Amino acid sequence: MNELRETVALALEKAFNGLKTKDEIIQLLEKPPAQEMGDLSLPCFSLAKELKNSPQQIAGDLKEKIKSIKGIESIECKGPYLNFFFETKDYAKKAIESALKEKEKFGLNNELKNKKIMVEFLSPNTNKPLHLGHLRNMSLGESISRIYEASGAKVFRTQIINDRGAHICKSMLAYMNWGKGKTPEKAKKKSDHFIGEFYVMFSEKAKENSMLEIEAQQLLLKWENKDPKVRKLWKQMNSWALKGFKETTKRFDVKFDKEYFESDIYLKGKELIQEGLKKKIFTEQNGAIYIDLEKYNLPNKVVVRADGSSLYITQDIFLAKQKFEDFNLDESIYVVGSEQALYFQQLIQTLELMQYPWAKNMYHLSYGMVYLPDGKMKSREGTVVDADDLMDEIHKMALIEIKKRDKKISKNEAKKRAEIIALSAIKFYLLKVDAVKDIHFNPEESISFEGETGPYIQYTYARAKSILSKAIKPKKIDYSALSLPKEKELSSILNSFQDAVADSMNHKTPHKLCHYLLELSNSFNSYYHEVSVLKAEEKEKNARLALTEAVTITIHNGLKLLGIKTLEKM
RNA sequence: GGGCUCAUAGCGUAGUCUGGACAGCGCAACUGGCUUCUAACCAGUAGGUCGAGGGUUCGAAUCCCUCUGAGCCCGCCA
Repeated sequence: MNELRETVALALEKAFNGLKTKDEIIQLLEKPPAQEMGDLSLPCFSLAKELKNSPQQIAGDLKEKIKSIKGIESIECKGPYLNFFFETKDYAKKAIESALKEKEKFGLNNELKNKKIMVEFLSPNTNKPLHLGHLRNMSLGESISRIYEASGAKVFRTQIINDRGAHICKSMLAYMNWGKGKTPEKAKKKSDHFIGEFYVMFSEKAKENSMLEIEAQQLLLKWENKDPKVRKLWKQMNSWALKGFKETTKRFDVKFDKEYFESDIYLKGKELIQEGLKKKIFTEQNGAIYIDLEKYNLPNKVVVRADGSSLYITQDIFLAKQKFEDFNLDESIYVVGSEQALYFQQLIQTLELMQYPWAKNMYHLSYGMVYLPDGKMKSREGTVVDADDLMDEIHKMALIEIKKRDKKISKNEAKKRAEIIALSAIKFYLLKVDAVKDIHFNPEESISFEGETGPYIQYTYARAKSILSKAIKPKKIDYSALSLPKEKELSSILNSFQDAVADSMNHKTPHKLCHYLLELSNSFNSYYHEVSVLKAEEKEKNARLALTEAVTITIHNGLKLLGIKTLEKM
């Protein structure tokens, strides 16, 4: 692709008689919007002024001057555009050979070679189970991690467990009052759901009894004073919550390299702020310490309370530094919802004023809210789409579809497939939209298996695999047997896979990769209907088998970067 | 009051950074295609003042300005 771009540019440089250099021409060349317009195009508008001629005329003159270019099948003028058509043979050869040779490495790049990057995501509170918003967060965090790895980076996945504070004490208090010593095992509940019920219970009872809020504050004090009884219960309840989270993240195929606990670090950071106070980075006012951010058009931020106690940002300052020191990072990414955008601006600006050189390498990967038909999800009111319930629900839907298609399938196999399909549907649904956009989730309509979905892409893969399983792998491939427009289109899409991966990495958004995979799948499915691979003449059959295999490799690699698994059969 | 973000067919969206050829795609509607490599598919019809107005440009969904609407945030909460 790039070689052809060069040869075309070189030929044009000649035709221009040195008026434009090769590099200037490369900048001008672009990919036409549609297949029938060719593979590369030179728009002649910008040349009109210098050459004092109409763009149409310039395109026509250039066409006359260029006889033939190696690897270019034909050159056409279409109005002000000069269009180049590549020879399918070489084009297809390049795409297919790279894919078959590089296999699971096809599409990867080295842009971030030797870079160490941390991605912080999920970061739950231990007083309630995970919900749909967490699933969006995890899908994004995991996918971005994989895309960075595909660009050669060493990625450290991390999360900060928010395991202390007033909200945690609320579920503890509810358990002390009404838990009757029950355990998740006895109640036959998933352990984090068990905890969540007490959090909801607290909110309900607190509406009628305002004393409960005060009691919760008192409980927090006891916790801070390390009251053994309180600490024991806290440990017990947190272990239940964490056990439940682990089950959910495992099911979602997410693992962390490092977990930071708020309870371990919430007192840290004060020394750093004291140092900063001496250097006059911070200011004291009425006992509290704050940072002046007015110059940066941001509200000022208190970093230590008047009573000397820490705030969330106190420990975040510490943790940001800790991360860079623990892992010698080149970049630190925080996958956190858009409602915290201002907070992160303040945090990063503060660290820059503290003169940490790495502060500029922090990035808040912000994503939009997830809404339900009746508004924002609120854990304390129980109006959420629970992560586990949603997975179960979609799993059941997938199971029904599988049994429709395969009546003899074993229970175990059906279950395995349903799980992979369900997760694919959920993840793709959450990833295919640009991260900045809010999602309005409608349980009845949102997640489907048809159209622009994960299962659609998995299905394309399974069909292609099914063809491959019915044929012997060809030894020699004659690429000139690939001459159909669809074959050229598919080759072109395969050739741009690496760009799609790099694009998703550079923009920190997997949705571009989702749309790439939809385009590839659509093209292959259309090809599938147009021609038969297995019934073709030997020469065509072999070439088409190779093309089909290249498609499977690309889909497999692409889905993997989204955290989605492929299936040989569907 | 201020800041950030978003606005593209009935609904959901891509394209906006980096201006370019009739604004793509999915769902829903309608039509056609399974004794033919898996119909979770494919092909087609219909559906668009790209929120409004101005500007820059040979050319604007894309860049600039103004306005409107929606969401989020502006705490010594997290």
